[in-house]
Amino acid sequence: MNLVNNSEENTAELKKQRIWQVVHSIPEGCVATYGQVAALAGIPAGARFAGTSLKGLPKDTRIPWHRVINAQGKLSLPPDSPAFKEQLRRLKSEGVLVKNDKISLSQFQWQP
DNA sequence: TTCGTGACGTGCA
DNA sequence: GTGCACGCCACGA
Repeated sequence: MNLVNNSEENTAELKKQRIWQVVHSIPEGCVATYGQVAALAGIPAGARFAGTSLKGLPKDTRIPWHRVINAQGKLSLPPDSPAFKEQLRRLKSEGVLVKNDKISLSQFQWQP
């Protein structure tokens, strides 16, 4: 199990770092979906993992996690959580239009 | 080792 | 336009 385990650990950590790297490259004023971030990180069906990885970020991180939303154009955080309000505030301050708790992906989605 | 869970996506009624 | 069911991946108990 040693050889495989060692390899898998590196892969899992690598995926996580790739996700953070992709999120870090999202330009100001744009947003990306979890699925999009996961796909760019090399995980075609890893949308859920993208969210899990962002959850593990330290709160003082420089990675713009607030630019990541779900495919419906909505925020996937509980509306009463501080992170939700923070994400909404940062998006608005960057010029992203949030209408009815919804973001127009056709207008603001990042296209690499 | 196995099972349940989670900041999701897609297809279909 | 909306809600439901199933699939994918990694992690913790």
